[in-house]
Amino acid sequence: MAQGEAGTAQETADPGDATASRAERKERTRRAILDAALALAADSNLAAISLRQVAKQVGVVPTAFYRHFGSLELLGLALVDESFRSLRSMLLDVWRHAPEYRDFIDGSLPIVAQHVRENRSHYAFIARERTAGPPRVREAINHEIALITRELSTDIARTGAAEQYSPEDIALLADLIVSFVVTMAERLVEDPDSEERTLAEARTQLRMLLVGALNWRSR
Amino acid sequence: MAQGEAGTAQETADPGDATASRAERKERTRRAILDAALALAADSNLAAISLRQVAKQVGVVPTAFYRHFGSLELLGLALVDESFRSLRSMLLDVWRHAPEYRDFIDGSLPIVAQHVRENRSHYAFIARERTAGPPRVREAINHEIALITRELSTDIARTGAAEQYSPEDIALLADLIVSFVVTMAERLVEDPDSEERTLAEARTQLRMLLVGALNWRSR
DNA sequence: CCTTTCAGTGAACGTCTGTTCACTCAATAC
DNA sequence: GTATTGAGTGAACAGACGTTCACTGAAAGG
Repeated sequence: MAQGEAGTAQETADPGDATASRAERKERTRRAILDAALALAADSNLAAISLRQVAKQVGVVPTAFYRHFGSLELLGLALVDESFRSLRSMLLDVWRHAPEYRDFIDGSLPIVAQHVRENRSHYAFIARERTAGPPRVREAINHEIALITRELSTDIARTGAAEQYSPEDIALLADLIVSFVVTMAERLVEDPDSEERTLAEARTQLRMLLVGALNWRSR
Repeated sequence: MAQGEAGTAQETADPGDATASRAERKERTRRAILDAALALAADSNLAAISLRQVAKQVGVVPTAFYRHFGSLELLGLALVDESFRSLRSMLLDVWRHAPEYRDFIDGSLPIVAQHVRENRSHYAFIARERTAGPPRVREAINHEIALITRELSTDIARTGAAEQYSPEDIALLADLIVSFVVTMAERLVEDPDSEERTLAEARTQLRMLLVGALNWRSR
């Protein structure tokens, strides 16, 4: 109330505050636009929100939007990029620490869950737009997921399972695991209150899956 | 061109054609509205289309919509109902014939794939709205999936695995299978041209999963 | 110090939105 | 044969939509 003039439902960029370079102020507005779109899309989805709603939420005039993004779709692609940049750095962390744990499930799942908890709106965005977003956004998300699956494949192969299993089977296993984790993440996003239960169940299910992998073609 | 006056992009209900009871004509328009919404939502999603677009596609005036549905959300719930009514009858068929097959995977997967192929727009609708639809629609879909999972649980238990595995583990296995099939259906919808490949991969993955189940807690 | 750059402004446009209301007129009910 | 019902009509509304354009004024560049 002091200076921000937080309107009816605004979350103003407030790039004022006197001292700030031009680039800083621009970046701050850009962030505000991304956050506003993320918040608005949370109640429906990207294709259902309007440029004007985003501008109003940010606290700028509609035309100002075009200084940052050419369209809502490009904004969506930026959000995909941002989401997966964060996700990938988390996965790097998981895979770097993985060998330390006797059971990599117990080591990895809580980290993933924590990341979902701390980046709920981004995960919700990805979960929605993966199936319902504009075609280019869907493509971008599926491509990112495919990349992650590929990385998991090579990581599984590195654990020494390379001679026992065919590359095709390893790829299928990696896909199975990634698909399952995607489903789990969707559930954590949809019902955050049941995180503990969801996680406990996922742990058991992932173990079932790995028991299958361990007994695969070794009978 | 003879009598239908099929406009620029209409798919007219055409409830004329002279002889037809009042109820029949109403039902025909209702169907046309459902189909129009299904077609329009295919290019984005339910929350992004408008009542007027649907009406124009059907070939009626916007206000006529209200004679059939109170809102687009209620139309969405009707589509969910319709989709799962068809899906459940297919599943009944699968489960009725399942015992005949030595390997129930090879018996069931093609039937599911065929059903997806023949009802692509409904499956696409469910896939999108499950994560991106209006809250009530999401709820309805997740509820239907939960019901199917429950039925699969009791079916697994009936196969005689009831003494070897705990009810909780059976439920988790059923959930794992249903989740996987949902993912597979999403892929069949997204990329129909790769059906054969998707199906072959899913077959192997489902086997991996079942190998896990068979070796579960029996070591 | 003067010039250029450019994030943000504000008016204006034509179009589309959901919803209301009183209406028509053929199929049904009695 | 008359009365009722109700699916579909068409005008009207207030507001939101994307996009254009010429603009302002402070920061950055020279």
